[in-house]
Amino acid sequence: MPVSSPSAGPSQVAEPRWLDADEQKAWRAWLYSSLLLQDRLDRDLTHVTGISHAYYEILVALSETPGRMMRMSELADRCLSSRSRLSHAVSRLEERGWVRRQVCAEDGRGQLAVLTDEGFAALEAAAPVHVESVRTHLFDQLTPQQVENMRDIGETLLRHLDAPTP
Amino acid sequence: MPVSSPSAGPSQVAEPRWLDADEQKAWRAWLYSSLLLQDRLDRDLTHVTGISHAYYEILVALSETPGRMMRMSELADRCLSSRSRLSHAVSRLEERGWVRRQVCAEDGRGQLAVLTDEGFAALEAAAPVHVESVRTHLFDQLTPQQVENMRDIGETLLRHLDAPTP
DNA sequence: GTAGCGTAGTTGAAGACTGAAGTATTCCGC
DNA sequence: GCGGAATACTTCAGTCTTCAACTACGCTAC
Repeated sequence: MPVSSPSAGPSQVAEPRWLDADEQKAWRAWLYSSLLLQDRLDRDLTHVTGISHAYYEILVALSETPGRMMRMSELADRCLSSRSRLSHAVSRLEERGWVRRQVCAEDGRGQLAVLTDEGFAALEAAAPVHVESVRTHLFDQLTPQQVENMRDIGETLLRHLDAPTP
Repeated sequence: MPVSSPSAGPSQVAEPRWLDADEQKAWRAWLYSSLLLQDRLDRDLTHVTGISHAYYEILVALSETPGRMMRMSELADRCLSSRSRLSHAVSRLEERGWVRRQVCAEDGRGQLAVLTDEGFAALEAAAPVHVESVRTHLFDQLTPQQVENMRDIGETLLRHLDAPTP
């Protein structure tokens, strides 16, 4: 990982701020649990419904919007996705008949991704599976205090990470 | 996301245990911060050193072992990687001259991945970059109490996730 | 010793992600 | 109203990941 020095030797520029043993424990616990949880949730969902978590997020985002449609860029931001990635994903969802593209009336450059009725139905079928998975692997494991702490940490990190870096 | 019901309608099987508003906030904060942090750390590292976080983990794992070598399966487990994924990755690292494969003496079926001196040097160069990134985006943002909570939550989840599911 | 089975690891094809380059449209100043 | 810059999105080529074969070796029992 990030980690302690691979050797004990001094380093080239300013001496790196290596992690001490406790920091490493904390960092690895966080990293591994994140990776394993994401993986587990994605596999649960994909295995049962055939919808990956990435696709699921797109469907959810669209479903929550008035008219069940959204500009491609806005949707990409909402799903923490690059434009390119979203464009590919929406093409796949179009092939499944769950989303269709529509030129944006106000801006001829823009496209709207629109959730179809089939897409909405697929989402309705998948949602209970996913929520159960999140309950089982996350909320059922944590005390209310831990959930509150998790939110606090998450929001703290988000305030930092969302801000564009200079 | 996982989430509240896409419609308000009742559901097919046992009524799903939907997340309430606070739970959703907590869940999304956790998920988004995880994704953004991983993404940021990976980009920082890849951009500066040309080593992705996945490859970095492999090099670190090997470097921490006596003889700087490890069985493929053990390495895969350690890196939360599938056998296949690790096998491909090690092939790429071999092309870079950072790792080499060696048949395992005790078990003719097995292979050892061995970190070369060039690989170790690459890791030594990358480590300060990565640790600085982890400091900046994670530890510098959190209070000692939050770090402790993060570790507590991570370890709690790991105890659940590491256990094989029946 | 060899059949049958399990384990270790690799491979190949298909899908997904990335960054850079490409196309189309709008915005802006003159 | 027109040239140039900016914006919105897509496409391309390359890399990574996954899943399902597949190869090769070891173990056990006959």
